[in-house]
Amino acid sequence: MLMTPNIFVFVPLSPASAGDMQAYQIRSSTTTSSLPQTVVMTSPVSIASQTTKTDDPQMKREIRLAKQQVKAARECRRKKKEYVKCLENRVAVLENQNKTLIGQLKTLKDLYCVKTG
DNA sequence: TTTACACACCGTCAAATTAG
DNA sequence: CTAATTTGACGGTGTGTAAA
Repeated sequence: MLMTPNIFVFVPLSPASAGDMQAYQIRSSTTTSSLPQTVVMTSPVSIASQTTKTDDPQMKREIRLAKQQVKAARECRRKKKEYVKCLENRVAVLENQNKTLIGQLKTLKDLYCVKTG
């Protein structure tokens, strides 16, 4: 468990609020509106399997949970990728800022040397 | 062309966390 | 409390690439 805590929900803020990079606000995961998945694999292969699918509530539940799990894993990976991309962008921005600041420092140092030397 | 390797992506499981 | 959700870990698969 060396990754980020499980609380990140990236809420895109107004663009370019931190340089040219997309800023995100990290929030604790509030209720993600779970739209009910109405997709049911109705294969016309056999009536028997279809009736068991629709009639057995336990079966129904297991199928629903399995589908939700697959969907959740996909979403989790997508969020993680976005998070990593966000971090990489931030690294790039900070590296540029650092470069700029080092350049400014050098300029000021040179100016100081000219005046005093 | 074949082999070996790295990499990305996926589904699944299990544990932790959150919601009701 | 239970049910649902989130996420790390794992193993499997497909793809691109360099070396033999």
